[in-house]
Amino acid sequence: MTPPRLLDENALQEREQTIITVAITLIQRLGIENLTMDKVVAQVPFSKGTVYKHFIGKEDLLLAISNHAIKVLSDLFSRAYLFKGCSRERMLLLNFSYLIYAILYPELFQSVICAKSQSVIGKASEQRLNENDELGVELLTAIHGIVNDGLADDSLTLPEYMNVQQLSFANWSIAYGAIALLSGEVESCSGRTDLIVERELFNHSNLLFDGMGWKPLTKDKKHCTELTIALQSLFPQELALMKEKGRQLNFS
Amino acid sequence: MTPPRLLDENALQEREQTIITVAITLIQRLGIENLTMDKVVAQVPFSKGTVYKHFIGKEDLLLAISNHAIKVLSDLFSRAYLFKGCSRERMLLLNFSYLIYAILYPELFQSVICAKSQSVIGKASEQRLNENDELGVELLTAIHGIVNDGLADDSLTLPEYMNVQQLSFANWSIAYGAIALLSGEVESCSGRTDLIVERELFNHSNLLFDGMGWKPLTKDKKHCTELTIALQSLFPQELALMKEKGRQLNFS
DNA sequence: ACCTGAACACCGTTCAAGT
DNA sequence: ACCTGAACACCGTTCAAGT
Repeated sequence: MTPPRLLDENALQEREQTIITVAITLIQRLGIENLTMDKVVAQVPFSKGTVYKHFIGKEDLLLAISNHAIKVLSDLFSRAYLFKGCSRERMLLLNFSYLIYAILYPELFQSVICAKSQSVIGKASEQRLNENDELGVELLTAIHGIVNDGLADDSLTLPEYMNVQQLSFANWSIAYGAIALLSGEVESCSGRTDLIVERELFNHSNLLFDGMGWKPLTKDKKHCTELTIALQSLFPQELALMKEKGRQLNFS
Repeated sequence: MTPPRLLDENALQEREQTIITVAITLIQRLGIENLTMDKVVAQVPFSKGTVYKHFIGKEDLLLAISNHAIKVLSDLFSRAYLFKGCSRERMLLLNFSYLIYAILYPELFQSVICAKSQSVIGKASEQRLNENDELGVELLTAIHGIVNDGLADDSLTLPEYMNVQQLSFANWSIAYGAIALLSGEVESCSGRTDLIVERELFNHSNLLFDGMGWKPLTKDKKHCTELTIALQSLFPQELALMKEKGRQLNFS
């Protein structure tokens, strides 16, 4: 029934993965704005025409990288979701899994943001866009799930005029704000800032949760040492990798 | 003492402004990623070489646009700062002035974000970077000032482990998160989202302020109609412009 | 059927030649 | 002193020619 295929599906997928991996490495080394189809082709054991058989253009490749990035983040999110603890702590862990991802893979974090721009979406293939939608939903369900657990055990109550989706988005949004504004920061270039991303993410999360009345409130319980221990148990490899890069999460 | 100048300073400044204005119009029409020095030169009554006398490169032009954008935002911020009202309401107004700016001038909002990237900063002129720093400080002092007013009249108390700078940043960060994630949204393309940026900005702000214990708390006072009236008095022209574009702020 | 890379249009930047 | 625009290196994309 299927049309004749002279090239097997597996080899094709492998080739595609090679291109994506090479492109990510180039972004790491040169920055996303210096990613070039020429450079990708030069690093890959096949020709320009072949690369363009996999990706209809540069933007399509970018969205493929973004999709790969979301899968990586999704794995971290699901670990936070599955953690045995109270719902508020799990949401805090989820926010920190987002931070770990942004610090460990800045090129992936940036690719996802970049791929959200109209100019990328407008030039990517239908199929890649669909995959992007599905992966986005996957991310949100982890957040959604934790909120629902909080509602179920009464540690959290819906504020007036807000539904589960809005509450979930509020969490995503404040984490995104702090991480996007601070995680790329280079050592306070002009002495300009004493803001440390992990500390501010911790503060913003707790202020928001307190504002929601998500128990236990900060005044009733310090979540700080608990967080350090939980992070170590959930993300041992990731934290070790960060240590190698000379970057440790520091709450003080 | 000053070196001889055959071209007067005024004419030079005017020429520079012309280039910036043309570039902004091009970004509006074509998107920032399609801005081209060739296109700018084509729309301007002088040659490529002359444009490059004003801007050492494309990135320098981009930072000049970003600086212009910050000045526009700064004006809106200072109006919110000067509003006669309680500190919490003024901060809410400041957040909404940020939203109005992002909706009314999406190309400026995007330019500022874009100009924060390492690749732009790395290629801009020293002078333009200094101006950027100064303008950034100007923005933060408005926020800072409102927080200080809140502390002064005891409607706000510093949370443990947070200083004024951190509290100010928390506000900036949550506003940025909501606006960056939602303000560019096109009419929920796949029925995917019921999130309306003005409503969520309102919610997130109130949750954060409540978490800080910034009085009057939401439970003691609805800030919604008050906000609509204050916005109308502070930003009449801007709201009229939005209406022309068919975009009205809608809390419901 | 599949792959290749020369060729084309367009981009950012420079600088010798003009006035 | 100031301006111009041809020229260069590099980019994304295509497609005739090969196997």
